[in-house]
Amino acid sequence: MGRQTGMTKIKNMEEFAALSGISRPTVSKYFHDPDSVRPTTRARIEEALERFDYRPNIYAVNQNRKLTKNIGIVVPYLADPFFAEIARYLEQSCIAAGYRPFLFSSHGEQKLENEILDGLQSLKPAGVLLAPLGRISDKSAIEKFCARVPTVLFDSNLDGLGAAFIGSDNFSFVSQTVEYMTRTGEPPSFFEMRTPANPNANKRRKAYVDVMDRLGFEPHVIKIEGTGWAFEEIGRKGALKILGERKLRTNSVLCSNDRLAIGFLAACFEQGIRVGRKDDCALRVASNDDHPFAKFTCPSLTTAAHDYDNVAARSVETLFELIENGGKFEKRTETLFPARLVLRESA
Amino acid sequence: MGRQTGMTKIKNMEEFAALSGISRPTVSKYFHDPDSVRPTTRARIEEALERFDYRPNIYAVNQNRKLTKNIGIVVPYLADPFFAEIARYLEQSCIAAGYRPFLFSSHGEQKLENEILDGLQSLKPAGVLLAPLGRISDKSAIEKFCARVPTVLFDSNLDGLGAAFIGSDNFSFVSQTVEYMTRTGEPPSFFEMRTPANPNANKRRKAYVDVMDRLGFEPHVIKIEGTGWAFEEIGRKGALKILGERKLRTNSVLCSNDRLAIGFLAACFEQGIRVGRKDDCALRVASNDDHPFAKFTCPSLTTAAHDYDNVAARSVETLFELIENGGKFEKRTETLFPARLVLRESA
DNA sequence: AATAAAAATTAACGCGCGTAAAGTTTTTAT
DNA sequence: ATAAAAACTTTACGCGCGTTAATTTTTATT
Repeated sequence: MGRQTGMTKIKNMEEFAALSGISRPTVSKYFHDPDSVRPTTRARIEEALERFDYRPNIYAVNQNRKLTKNIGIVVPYLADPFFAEIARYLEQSCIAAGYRPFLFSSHGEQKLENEILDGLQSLKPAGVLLAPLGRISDKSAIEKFCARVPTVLFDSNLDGLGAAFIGSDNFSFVSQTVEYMTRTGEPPSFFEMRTPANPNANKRRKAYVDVMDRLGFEPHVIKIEGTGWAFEEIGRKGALKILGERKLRTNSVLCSNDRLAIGFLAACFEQGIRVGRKDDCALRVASNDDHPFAKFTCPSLTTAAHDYDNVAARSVETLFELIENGGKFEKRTETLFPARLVLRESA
Repeated sequence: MGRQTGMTKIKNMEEFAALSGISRPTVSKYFHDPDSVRPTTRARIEEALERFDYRPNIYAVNQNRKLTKNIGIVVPYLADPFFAEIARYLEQSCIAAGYRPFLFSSHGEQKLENEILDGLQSLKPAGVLLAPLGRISDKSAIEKFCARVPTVLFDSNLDGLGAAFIGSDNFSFVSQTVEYMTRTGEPPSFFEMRTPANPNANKRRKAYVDVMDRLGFEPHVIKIEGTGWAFEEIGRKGALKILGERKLRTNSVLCSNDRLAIGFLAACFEQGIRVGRKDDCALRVASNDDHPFAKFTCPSLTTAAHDYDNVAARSVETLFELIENGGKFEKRTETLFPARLVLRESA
């Protein structure tokens, strides 16, 4: 006979307390913070825990605690591996800090984003990490939500919303890629969607124009049609169009983001246009984000990488500070992390 | 003055009932099933609902209901867009049926899978949709979990575990791709990981050998090294190795799954090997899954597509049946959906 | 209008746990 | 050894809602 785990089914804390020989209030205290009880009693409780496999009913717990240990994580589009990666990090950090993360994806739809925030309220989370959809977000809905729940925005900034924002410094992305391409060849054209879903896209375009001006080159922005979150296909179609019309003024293209670039490279391949920094190539393509698949495009994609780890780490840190601070900061802060240029074959 | 939403803050159902002029038990009944009360009272409640924006405390509700309206969705690896897509469908179906889905990713780690199942128990979900890690899953942990929570397995089958399994028919995948490649050129070699994480991989290899035998060709299985879930990189490294050693016996390769194929194509591109069905190509590569990015590889990937929609739809249907049936089926069923061949440029 | 059936009301208990107050025991410090 | 502090036990109430039983009101039927 090994251990008795699961053999005896314990109904509630009362029963477990009796079996462990400790009073219920003390057991309750233990579950709230194991270090708040005497080491000897802690040992006795944990011994009983080994034998009887009991865990407090979280519904009863959360009903009575003023603050739950729940944390909501909301991302705009989980089918994008970029967000899946960030979400993984955020989840782990929350768990490590003793919280219980709940992950949601808006799947690119405003209606869903609103519904998620609505549902999140009844979860009474201690805090929420929100990467909003961006342009199509319902600002007033998010504002109302933030007024009720301590919220830290990440990835996409929305003016004044949330207690803080953590993201990447779009200027750093674009300046590095533009400078690199200029230094090693022709200055790039900028390839983007006409109506980008994400505010980062606008900042990147502005940064591109700025940097080109500063370097004394004329900016050339190529805006392609398409809406939604199927960026690869939008990029591919857009690239086929401009390649067909020979609208490119230079042999260098900087894509607003990697998913567009993936489509762009697919289009080039279809058209038999060689992309890369070698002499026999007709075009150089760089991009921004360092998407998990950027290493496997053909050719592999030169891109400016997000500081994933720092953005994620700082986001949870900030949220925990916010929670400890009672859900309010004196003033809203914005933290931006610079990019890291990743040189591969495409430029 | 528009509506008063949010102006008055209601503490509990007692208070809301008073304000709406209906007794609390009736209001409670309404929230359990709006059709269970008289249309006139329903109207009065919903009228009050518009004015006061009250919603029952889910913790108090779940504590007292024998069955919650929660549903757990667990996938092995959310950074794989394939699972993100399925998860989206599953989530939507659950919501449409009045349930509240909670999404979790095991991120390729057994420890995490176990922790998720552990945490899920205290959520007391009405049911769980589980796509297990596969080979590295802790079978006994999953078995224990299934004994306590109504669970439907999908994507990866584990012998006898869960009340039912819904997945794809691996034989259908491989037979279609092999037959197509054979019909239009040389019979393919089979490219896979030596120790695949997923049981589907084993079934695909067996199917390959079967089909080749049946067609009168000698099977040729190429097993590459590598562990974990970074399939693209594993595929790339493996491809570089066999291409370097010229181990290919034919000009046709069938990859076990699309993520390996993405790596394979990247390796071919690096080596300057032209892939495709055209005359000037040295190699044809096909695969299985129809990964969301398969359309954007260079060249685009010929592959056998999962019947996403049916697998997802049947999974939730089955889970709802299971829940209505009290959490037990007389016998475990396995439902397999056939693949659909998607012809693109790579083969 | 009388009567049966359906629906709502009132009253009350229970769920499992947080938490506070008052008293008791154990530990630590002097 | 003794006092003070810390930790524990007992007792008791409250959280917001599900649920049941007995009663009253409303609706449908004849």
